[in-house]
Amino acid sequence: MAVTIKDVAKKANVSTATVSLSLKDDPRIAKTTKEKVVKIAKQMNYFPSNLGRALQSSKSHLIGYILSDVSSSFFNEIVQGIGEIATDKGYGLLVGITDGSQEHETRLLRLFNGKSIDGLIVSHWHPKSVKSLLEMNKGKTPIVVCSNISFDKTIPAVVTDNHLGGKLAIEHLVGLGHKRITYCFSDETQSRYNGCVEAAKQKKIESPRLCATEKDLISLLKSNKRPTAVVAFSDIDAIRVKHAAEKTGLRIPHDLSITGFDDIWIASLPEFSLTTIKQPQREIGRLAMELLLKRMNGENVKSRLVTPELIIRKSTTTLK
Amino acid sequence: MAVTIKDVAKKANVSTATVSLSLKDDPRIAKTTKEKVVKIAKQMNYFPSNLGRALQSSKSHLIGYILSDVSSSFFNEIVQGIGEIATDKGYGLLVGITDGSQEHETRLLRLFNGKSIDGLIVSHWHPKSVKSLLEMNKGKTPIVVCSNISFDKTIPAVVTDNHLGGKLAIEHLVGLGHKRITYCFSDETQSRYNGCVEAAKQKKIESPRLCATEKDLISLLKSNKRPTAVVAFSDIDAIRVKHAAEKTGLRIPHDLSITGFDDIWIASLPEFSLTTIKQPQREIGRLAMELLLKRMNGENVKSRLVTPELIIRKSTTTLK
DNA sequence: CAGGCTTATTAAAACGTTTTAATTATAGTT
DNA sequence: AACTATAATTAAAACGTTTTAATAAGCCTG
Repeated sequence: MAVTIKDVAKKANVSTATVSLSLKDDPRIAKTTKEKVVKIAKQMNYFPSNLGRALQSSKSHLIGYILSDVSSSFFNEIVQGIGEIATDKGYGLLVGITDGSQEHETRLLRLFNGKSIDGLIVSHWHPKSVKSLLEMNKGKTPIVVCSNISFDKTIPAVVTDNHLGGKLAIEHLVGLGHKRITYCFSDETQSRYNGCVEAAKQKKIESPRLCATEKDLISLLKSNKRPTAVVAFSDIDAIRVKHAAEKTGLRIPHDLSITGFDDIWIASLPEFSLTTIKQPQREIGRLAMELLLKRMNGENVKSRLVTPELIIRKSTTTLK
Repeated sequence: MAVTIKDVAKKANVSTATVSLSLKDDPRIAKTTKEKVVKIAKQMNYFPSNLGRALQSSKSHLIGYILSDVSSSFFNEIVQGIGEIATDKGYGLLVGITDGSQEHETRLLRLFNGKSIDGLIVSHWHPKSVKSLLEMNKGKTPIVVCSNISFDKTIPAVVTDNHLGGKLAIEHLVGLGHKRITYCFSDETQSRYNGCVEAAKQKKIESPRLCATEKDLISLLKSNKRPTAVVAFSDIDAIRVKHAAEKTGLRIPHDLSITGFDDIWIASLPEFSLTTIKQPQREIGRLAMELLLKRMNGENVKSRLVTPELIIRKSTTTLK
C-alpha cells in the first residue's frame, strides 16, 4: 500500500539501514548518499510508519486523555490546550469520554493500554480505577491529573489554586460590604470552600454557610436572616442560584450579589454578567501536557497550582 | 516490560501460534489446551499489544477526527457520539483540533497518516487540504464528513436536513402571523436560507431578506418597515440578534420573534428560552462513526440527512 | 606492500503479533 | 501391523522500523 523504507532502499540502491540513518541525518553516513536518499524519499513521498517505529522503540507517540461526560465548554478548552502541545511535539491525542461508570472507564483504560500509549492525562476517574492507574504509572505510562486534585500523592496534578479562588471571592464581597454569605452548592474537594472560610475569618465576618440544594437555598433566602451574597462553586451553579433567587422575587445584584467560578463564555453575556473567578483553562491543558512530556522524559515533576483571577462584572454590587 | 505472547507461550509450554489461536477460540486447537492457555494468559494478565497486531494486519484500530477550534458545546456533543461508538467497537479516537490554518491542518493530517489511522471523520477542512483528503480516501483510509456538507461527491456526509430546518422555522413563524422576516447572519452553504425562501414562497409571504451584520440589523430594525421576526442561523446568532434588538429598545418576543438553530444547552435557559430548530448532535456523531465503520468494512454508503425538530419556547409569539 | 586506521555501508536481529503451510501425534481401517 | 485419514500443534515468515555489530573499502605509514 503505502511506500515503505524497503521501497526507498531499493530505488536508491542502498540498504534500509542507510535510508533510516540518512533520514535522521546521522553523521556516520556520507553526505552525498544522504542527499541522494533524502531526495528519493521525498520524491517517493515516503513517511516512516509509526507502527513499525513504535514497535521497535516501544514508544507509540500516542497519549491518552480521559474525561467524563461534560457538556460544558470548560473541558473543551482544556482539550484544546492539551492538543496544541501534543500535536506540536508530534504526539497523537487519544481522547476517551466516559459516562462516569466504571465499566466504561475500565474499557477505556484497556483500550488505551492496548494502544500502548506513552502517557496519560486524566481529568476524571472512578475510585475503582485508582489501582490500575497507579500500576500504569509505576510501569511505563506516566500520568498527570488535569484540573482536579490528584488521587495519589505520587501523581502530579495541574489545578487552579481553588483555595485562593475562594478567598478572592470572599474578599471581593467583603470589600463591597457583605457580611452574611452563603456558599452554593457542592464542593467535593472543599478547597474553594475552605478558602472562603479562611478569608472570612481574616476579614472577621461569620463563616459562610454551605447550602447544598436549590430548595435549601430558597428557604434560606426567604428567612429573615437571609444572606446578602452567594459564592457559587461554578458559573453554572451561579446561574442556578440566580434562577432560585429570582423565583423568590429577589433581584440580582440589588437584593443578592452572586459570584461564579470558571469564567465560561456565557458568564460574560449581558443576561448574566457574572462576577467570577476565572480559571485559565487552555493554559491548564497546555501545562498538563508539558508536565506529562517531562515525566515521559524521566524528569521528576511537581504538581502545579495555577493562579485564578477575579473578574468583576455586574452580578455583585455594594451592600445598601 | 509488559508480558508478551512469548512469555505466555513459554509458561504454557506451547508455541506462540497456539497462544494466539487459543485466545481467539480457534476450532483447530484442542479444547483442553485452549483452556489451559486462556487460564495462564489471564493469570499473567496478558493483553495482546495493538502495536504488534496493527503491524501484522496493517490495521491500527485508530480513527481520526478533525475539527476546528470550537468553543461552543455543539461539537462537544458530536465528539461524544463518535467516541461512544468508537470505544464500543474497540477503536481509539484520535482527535485533532485545528485553528483553521492550513499549516496546522497539514501537520495534523501528517500526524494522522503516520499513526496509520484506519478511517477519518472531518467536521472542518481547509480548501487546500482537499487534495490530500481525497488521496487518503482513494487509498486505504475512508473518510466521512460530519455535520458539514461534503467537499466532494465521493465522500459521504452526515448532516442535518438544513433545508427542512429553514422551512420549519418559517412555517412556525408564518403560523404565528408573521409576514416580514429577516435571516441573520451568515449561512455559507445557504441551505438553511434556501429552505426559508422555499417555505416563504409556499406560504406566499415575501422572501426573507438576508442580513449579515449586527449593524445592518440594527438599522433595519429602526426602519419603518422593520421585520417582525428573525430566523437566526444558529442559537449563538439568535442571541446576537436578541442583543441587537434590545439595544434598539425592542422587546423579545413582543416586538420581535426570534428562532435559533441547534438547540445548544443555553437555549433552554429562561434568560433566552429560545424557540429553535434542534439538531440531534450526539446522534449525528454516532451516525458518522457508524458510516465510517461500514466504509472501513468495504461497504458502499450514502450520505445521510438527519431530521431536525422544531422546539417552541418563548422567543417567538403571535403577531399582534 | 603488509598491517593498521578510518570511513562508509550493510546484514541481521529485534520489537509483538498473526497466519500459512508443514509436521507430528492420534485414532481408525483393513 | 501397516496404512490412511484426521486432529493438534508448531516453525517460520511477514508486517515496517531501528540499531548493533560486522564487513568492506579506502587511505596511511613505516
